[in-house]
Amino acid sequence: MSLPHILLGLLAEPATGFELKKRFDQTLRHFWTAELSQIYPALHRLHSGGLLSVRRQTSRQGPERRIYYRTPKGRRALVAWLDSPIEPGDLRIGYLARVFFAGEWGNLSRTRDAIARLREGFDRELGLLEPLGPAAVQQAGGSLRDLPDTALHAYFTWYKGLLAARSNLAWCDEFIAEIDRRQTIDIKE
Amino acid sequence: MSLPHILLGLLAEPATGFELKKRFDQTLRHFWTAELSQIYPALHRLHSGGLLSVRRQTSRQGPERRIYYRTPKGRRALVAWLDSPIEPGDLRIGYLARVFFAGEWGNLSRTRDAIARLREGFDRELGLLEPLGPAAVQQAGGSLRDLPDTALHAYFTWYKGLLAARSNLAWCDEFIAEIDRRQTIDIKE
DNA sequence: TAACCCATGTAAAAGGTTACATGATTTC
DNA sequence: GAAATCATGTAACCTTTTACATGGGTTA
Repeated sequence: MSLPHILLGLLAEPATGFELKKRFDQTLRHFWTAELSQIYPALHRLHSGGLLSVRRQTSRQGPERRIYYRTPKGRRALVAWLDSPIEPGDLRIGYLARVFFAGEWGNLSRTRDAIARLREGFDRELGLLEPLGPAAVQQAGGSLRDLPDTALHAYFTWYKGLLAARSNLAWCDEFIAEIDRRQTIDIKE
Repeated sequence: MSLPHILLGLLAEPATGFELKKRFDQTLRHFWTAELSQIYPALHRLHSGGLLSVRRQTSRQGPERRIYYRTPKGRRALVAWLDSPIEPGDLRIGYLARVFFAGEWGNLSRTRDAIARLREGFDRELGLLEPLGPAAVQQAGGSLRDLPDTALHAYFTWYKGLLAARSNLAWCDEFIAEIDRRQTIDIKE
């Protein structure tokens, strides 16, 4: 049950559901996503449980905005979540499931194309992620040491994504190199 | 909709639901998991769709075993899945969500403990994963080049997990080192 | 004799995606 | 005038987890 807690975390700064969605897409995308259709009901539940309060505001554009504020009870729930034991947890990585069975193609050049395509995706992800960390560090003073302790957590979360993205690309490159080596040998023989 | 396709993939070798569960836990655990309560109904659906056939076998132990075989139609469905475009896909990484908000603790030593605990988990995962790749290579002849093309896919899937596990550990170490650096400075000042 | 492995399932609940519904304002 | 952005939500569906139900055989 992470989504409600993530919302409580994000609401250190009050926000509307719509704004929270943007924070998912911009900042958390490399480790969590959520749709508006999931966020709105979750906010309602947190509100009716007393973990959030709301202030309504008319907006120039579309319906009334609902700005959510974390209550003291909400903050306590967040900290209780942080206090519970942390574990690596299970992953579901769809592309690896497919690579695992790609031998069924019976043809390495098919695999090569798939990995090359995957690499493009990883490269796009790296492109989106890469500037975020340095931007935060620059704002703090230019060096990792200048980051306040609170921001250090966001920084290392970002850095995890960066290491993953680099590792993804390196893996694609090694895989493609091995396929090319095999295919070159095939042609020679 | 990956689970049914993964089952079709695993059923290159006929198996019971119970055996398939073991394959998830032993071989696929670093990129996919499934519970028996999900596997059994999925097998029923694949069977009634004609993608699998069944042979019943009495077992010494407990109820009748149901051995599932992939039909030609099942194999076609698997290949169609492989043919569809591959993408990185979204991840949900619960521990990163928590690290992201761990600044709320207001205390780096709490974070240090959490990361140290996480590191233990990553280390256990590495321990489980590490021997699998070399075992497969050894069986094939001792070198990556000896692996048949089909086994290469499983090998690189394993290798992806290995890179991830190593990267996880390196990240924990860097994070802990930075916390220690900050805490040493705090004491000095 | 207790714990564990074999072996099958169903049911309820939780978590998440996709589609639908509405409609104003701003930017190209 | 079309597309994007702001802004809220509901409904149906799919996926996954947790709990329940059953029961024989093997190992310490």
